[in-house]
Amino acid sequence: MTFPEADIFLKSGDCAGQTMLDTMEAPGHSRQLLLQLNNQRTKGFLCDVIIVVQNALFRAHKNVLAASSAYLKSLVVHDNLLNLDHDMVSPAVFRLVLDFIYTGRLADGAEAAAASVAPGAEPSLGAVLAAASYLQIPDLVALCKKRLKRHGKYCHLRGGGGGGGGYAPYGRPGRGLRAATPVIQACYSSPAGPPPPPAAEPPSGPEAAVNTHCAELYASGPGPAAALCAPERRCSPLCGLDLSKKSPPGSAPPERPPGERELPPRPDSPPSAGPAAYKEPPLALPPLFQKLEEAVPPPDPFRGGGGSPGPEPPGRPDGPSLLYRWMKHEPGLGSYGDELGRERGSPGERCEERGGDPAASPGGPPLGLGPPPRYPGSLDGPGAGGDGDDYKSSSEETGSSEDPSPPGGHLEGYPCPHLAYGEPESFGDNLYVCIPCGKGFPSSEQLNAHVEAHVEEEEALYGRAEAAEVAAGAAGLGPPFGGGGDKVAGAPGSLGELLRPYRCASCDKSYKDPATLRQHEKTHWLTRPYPCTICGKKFTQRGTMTRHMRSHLGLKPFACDACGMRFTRQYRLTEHMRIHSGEKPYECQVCGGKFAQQRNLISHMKMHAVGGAAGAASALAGLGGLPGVPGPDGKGKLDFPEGVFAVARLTAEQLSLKQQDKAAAAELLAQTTHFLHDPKVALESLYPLAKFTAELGLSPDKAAEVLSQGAHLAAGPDGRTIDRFSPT
DNA sequence: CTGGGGACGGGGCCC
DNA sequence: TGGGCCCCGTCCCCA
Repeated sequence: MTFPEADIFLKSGDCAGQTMLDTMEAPGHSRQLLLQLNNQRTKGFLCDVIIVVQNALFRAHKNVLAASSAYLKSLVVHDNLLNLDHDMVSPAVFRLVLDFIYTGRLADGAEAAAASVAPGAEPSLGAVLAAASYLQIPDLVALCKKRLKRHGKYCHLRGGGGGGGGYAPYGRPGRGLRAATPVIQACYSSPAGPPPPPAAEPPSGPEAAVNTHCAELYASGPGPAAALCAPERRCSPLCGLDLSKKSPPGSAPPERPPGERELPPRPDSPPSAGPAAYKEPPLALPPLFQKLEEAVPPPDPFRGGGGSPGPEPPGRPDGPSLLYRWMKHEPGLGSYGDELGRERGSPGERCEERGGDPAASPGGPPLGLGPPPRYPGSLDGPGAGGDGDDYKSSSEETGSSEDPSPPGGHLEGYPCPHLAYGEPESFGDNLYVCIPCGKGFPSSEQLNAHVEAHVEEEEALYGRAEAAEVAAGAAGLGPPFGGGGDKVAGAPGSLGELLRPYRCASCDKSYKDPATLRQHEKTHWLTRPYPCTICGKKFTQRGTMTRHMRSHLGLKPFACDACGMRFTRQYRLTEHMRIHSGEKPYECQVCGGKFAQQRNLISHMKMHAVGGAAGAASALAGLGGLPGVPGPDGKGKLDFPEGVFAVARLTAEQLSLKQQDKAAAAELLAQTTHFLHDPKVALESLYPLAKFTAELGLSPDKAAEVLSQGAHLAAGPDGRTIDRFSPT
């Protein structure tokens, strides 16, 4: 094989100083170099790019890829993680391609070998040729054509299946090809492929330990690789992982046409058949993965051992399943969604999704003691069988999930939103019912419009601020006065309850939907369910963990067009772009200073608050206290009550958070009310002030004090309004 | 040396 | 599940 750019180098000798170069050229140098590179690749040494092909991951060197393929070159420039269109190249084919890139050889028995590498993919020379064309590797294209021509017509030889559907067809490690491809995950590449031979038993012992890099990399023990994979798809824990979020221009693989998807799972797939079984010798792990291997992931209660041929110790999940759960499926690889869907489809998951947390399994930890050791109905359960064939359609799922008593039951002490709100009375066709007034509507839109009317009504009655607070949920702020019986958001039948009916049993925060509530409830767990498999740090949300993983992998998919700087999050990029645009939307209400980033404004406001309550109060006093009056430095225009409140809030928050002086914080808030001369302004400000006072954890007395001190200022014509804000 | 601002990374949390 | 926002902390630069 010749590399295009290497050619340039080698041929340069023809141009000038050829004699010199000829005499200096070490024979076999390029071959030695390739051998070294390939050796490094097999060990993951200095590999700086991961190529995702359907459900397999390959590690490689950017330079080598770039030197071999114009297409790959365009990709590796931008990303460390490449997603290849598996319609164009299957994992098995890419393995051959990668081997070719690194060795210049196309395995002699490639056809036969590949045919059984991945049942279903059955790569032929034609497939390799297509992939080579797609990847723009002219040498491989030529080689394939040559070989096809020699054979006259390609006739793939189905391999013997070599033990467990493994990679046996590669047979003897011919010329370094055998162990050449350091695929991180090996699994059957296509659900459409024939299932592994019936006799295929999950490998155990040494075989299992070496059968996949995946297992080597992520399994903490010699567990069957099948356990790592979703049924049928034999999915990898990393398969389809898309941490890149975004492909560079021109690098995005062609997306599937809408509606197109991979073939459905084979119903006859043996539940626990065929582990992903590349029979490659164990390879040295790169440091990162050695670390992965060493790290024993903490128990993941959400682990589903799909396809696991045998029971696994509860609470001792393998790494792969952890990874599997945090992987993201790229839209372009749409079929991966099936896996997620299947995962969701597990009864246990459905239970969990519905708020019936599996933690409630008998003997499970009570509230606050963390999630359960495992799904009661997880994929490795008897019924699930592991092949996912019990995956229900959404409707079926809905139907099954209506079961108010999922296997896991509900956490004691946890409200079950499903039970509480999921079974309304019969309202005929008007299934969308307004709780406060009992009116039924045929559509959610109409109900929403109706609710809007309620909001406006509340606005008219109680003032915009309060209504807005209620409408916005004022989530989790709980009772403003700590009374416990005056919960704005949750009073039975109140608008607050209507809008945010799902309340946390631990902290009284309320949410619009049960999923958010469940998400929130995890923040109360002592055990965080999503551990980072690299550093072990645990997270309450999977998304946070995946984001965290991106930082480990150095994946920064969001690039600034102006300066090229890259970010891990879109929001960061948006924030960053303000530097280029000069936009500074965040203005200090005290001094008028403007900031491009809100966090810097906050930091700045804390600077204003230095000195504690007294300092802030004096600062407030020095502002004149009148709306629209320029600040002391004349720079900014004070916007009351927002300005006052902002400073007071920040100061109080600072005090409270530092636990320095909650009383001082309350005092400051109380003082703030003196600036609210306008009854209307006071009206709009008192409640949030008092609420915030309570939010800070201050005593109800202090909150009441805030109100009382401001109430006389806000003695507007609507006495009822003041009553509304008074503690009861 | 110190304080303040600019910029950024990371985590928590809600939608 | 991802996006968005908030917050904390840190680093760097500059006056």
